[in-house]
Amino acid sequence: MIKVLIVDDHDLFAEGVKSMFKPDDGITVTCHTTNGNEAPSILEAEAVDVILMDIDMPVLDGIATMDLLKRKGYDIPTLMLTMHQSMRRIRGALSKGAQGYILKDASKSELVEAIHKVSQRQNYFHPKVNDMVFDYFKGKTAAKNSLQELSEREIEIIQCLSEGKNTKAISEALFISEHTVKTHRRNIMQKLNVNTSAELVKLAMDRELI
Amino acid sequence: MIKVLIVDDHDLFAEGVKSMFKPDDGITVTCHTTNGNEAPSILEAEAVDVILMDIDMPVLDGIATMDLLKRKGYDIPTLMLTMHQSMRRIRGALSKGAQGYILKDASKSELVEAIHKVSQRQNYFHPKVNDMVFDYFKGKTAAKNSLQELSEREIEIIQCLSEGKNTKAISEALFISEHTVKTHRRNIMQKLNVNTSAELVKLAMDRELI
DNA sequence: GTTGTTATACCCCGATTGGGGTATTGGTGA
DNA sequence: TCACCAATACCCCAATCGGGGTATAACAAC
Repeated sequence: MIKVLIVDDHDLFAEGVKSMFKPDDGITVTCHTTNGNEAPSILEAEAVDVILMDIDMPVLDGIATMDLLKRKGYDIPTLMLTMHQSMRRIRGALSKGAQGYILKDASKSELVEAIHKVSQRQNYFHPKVNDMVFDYFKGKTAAKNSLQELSEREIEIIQCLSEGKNTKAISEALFISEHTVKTHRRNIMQKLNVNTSAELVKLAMDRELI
Repeated sequence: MIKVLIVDDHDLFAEGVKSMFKPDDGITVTCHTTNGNEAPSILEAEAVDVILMDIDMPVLDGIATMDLLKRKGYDIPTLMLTMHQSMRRIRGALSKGAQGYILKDASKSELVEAIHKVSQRQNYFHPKVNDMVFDYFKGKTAAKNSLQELSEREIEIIQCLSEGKNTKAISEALFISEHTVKTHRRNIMQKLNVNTSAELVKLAMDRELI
């Protein structure tokens, strides 16, 4: 029986998934928490084979939680769970050592398969995610020309823009000159092929960058 | 036993909730669909006491689905389910006759209570939602000064802005003069207390306006 | 060791925005 | 009926933005 810890801020979802597994599935949810910060103390107390981790959480998100667990020395196969298909998030999750990636609109059988694979330290990607990764390596696809290629600095710029800051305010917030801000903004808009800051913010939010 | 139809595009969530209910709860999920369009044909075949309806769905959203069912002559108590707390959505749901409103981060016991109440045609609001509605009637609160007071036209303007259109492009898209577009944009920014179009788009997306 | 990327910084300039004011129309509701 | 509001439209104008070009230092990658 594979023992699973669920980390998901949506209580209903966690409880639902918990009661979804039948003995036949070979999976049992032994514990769940709505807050990534609590994960370490749970792992201290409980034996866990697989972590089912939601990416989209308010306080500490899934990727940051993985990071935290790694730093604390835990090495438990982790299946990332998300509503959105974001190449950036996928990359983030994989770079932290996630074993798999599944979407919330997957079916129960897909989830069961995923947990089994991950528990054996095999990778699992949901078919839709698979397609994206495939496309990504194929070159300039919709996934490619999105966002994964933005630098951290550039994302900071977008965040400032979304907060209503103008060039001057951004330069003061980031301690750089207005010229630099302009250059960054221009580079970003070129990369993402947008024409206004407003459109830029929408695109970034769609892709969950901010 | 209260027979429930779940309409939710997230298969896992629906399956989870389905298996969550124990005989003691007095609730049974008899059917579920991931697409609002299929709801009418299900209701033809199945006796349903309560509909648990996700608001955020891709093709036909929860509110549009309620509308569809109403036009087809169905009058089944409906509990709206959502991840976000949006005053606008709450108003939309209520105006279509929803009996209740619950968030996905509610607990199982809250959901059970909600379904029971709704099945008896009593209203149920999740405590967080309750607070918002209360605040709303109290006057100028955070909920108040958000968005529900934007006109449809103003929302169209925001949508155009988020697509990267400038004043001229918007005026052409909506068949109005550039002056009018400017006036609208200014009014919106005043209402929402933002300074740039970029910030405006972020705010609108946060509140699920676009 | 050369190429590529990132962050930094500066120049010019025309188009657009954002902020201020005002006004007419048509519809909704009191 | 009268008041209110949404949608429409116009005026002025300073500040900002978006688009173009160029460059250098630091660091990674190949």
